Amino acid sequence: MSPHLASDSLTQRLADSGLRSTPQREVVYSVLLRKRDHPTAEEVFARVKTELPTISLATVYNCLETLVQCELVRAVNFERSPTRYCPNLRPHAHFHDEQTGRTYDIDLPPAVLAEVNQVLPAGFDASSVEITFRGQARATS
Amino acid sequence: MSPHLASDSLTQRLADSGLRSTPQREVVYSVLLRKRDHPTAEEVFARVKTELPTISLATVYNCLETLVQCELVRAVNFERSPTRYCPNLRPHAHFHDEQTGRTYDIDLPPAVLAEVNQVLPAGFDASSVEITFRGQARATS
DNA sequence: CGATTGTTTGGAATAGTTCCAATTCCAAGT
DNA sequence: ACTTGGAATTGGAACTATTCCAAACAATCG
Ligand SMILES: [Mn+2]
Ligand SMILES: [Mn+2]
Ligand SMILES: [Zn+2]
Ligand SMILES: [Zn+2]
Repeated sequence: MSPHLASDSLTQRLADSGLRSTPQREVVYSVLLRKRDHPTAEEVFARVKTELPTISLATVYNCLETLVQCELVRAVNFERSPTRYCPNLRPHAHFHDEQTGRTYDIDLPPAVLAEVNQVLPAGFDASSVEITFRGQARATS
Repeated sequence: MSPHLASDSLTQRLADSGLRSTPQREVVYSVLLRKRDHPTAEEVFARVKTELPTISLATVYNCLETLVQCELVRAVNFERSPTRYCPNLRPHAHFHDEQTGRTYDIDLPPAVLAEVNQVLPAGFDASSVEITFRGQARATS
């Protein structure tokens, strides 16, 4: 029988880091993949509880941190509001709609990324860039 | 006699917002202008205390918020670490050195800013963009 | 002046997250 | 199968940055 891909790549990534695949980790990850709306830890907690009613918030935080460290999930911060979690691994920026609070992924073409890195003077060696827009989005998707 | 410019523009800006110029606000602002190393509220508090030994941390937070609202100062967030404050009003990105924790201003040419805004699909109306680099900086300044 | 409104202050409260010690789970090794 | 050592989970306490609050203080106005 062929299990679905996501859970396999999860098991693989965890193994690569010497970590175990657990029901908690699997459900936390699947919840992120299922609804890609950049939920907070509390929101993930609420969603996971429908499948694992006894999971604790501490475990959700643990799992999310693990997923971030395995580079399966990105932690996204807006100002000082609660951290949000994003399973989109392509290079992308975030657009935060100030009215609705919704967060949108904005694909970043390599050319733009290269251009942005050009602004760094000699001596600055960037390992990552983060681009965040704030404004108003007309409801499309 | 001609007072120095900074405190004047501060008084002006505050007045524009219907706010008063106070010793606390002036010293908080002057401390930010004097050492532009993106201090946290606690660091500002420590610096201001040498001039106003009885100022409270709550007041520092109040003053900083006021300055941000008057658009004389930018609040800078890096992940979930304490908010830092920056009196540089030109469009610029931030470079966070992961080793030293230091934050550098990186000037953003209008052309790059325009290019970055190009990535937004129709329907996304951005009021601001924030660009943050993380990496290692060779000590220059 | 007295009244009004804005500002500061210290301390309490809040929120998001992390820490901790106790339990539970699991994978080998016997 | 049974032990056992490490990994993972759990509930609750602790922590930290920030905000809230009510009282004191200060400036401005009539
Ligand atoms: Mn918002
Ligand atoms: Mn750092
Ligand atoms: Zn995203
Ligand atoms: Zn800056």
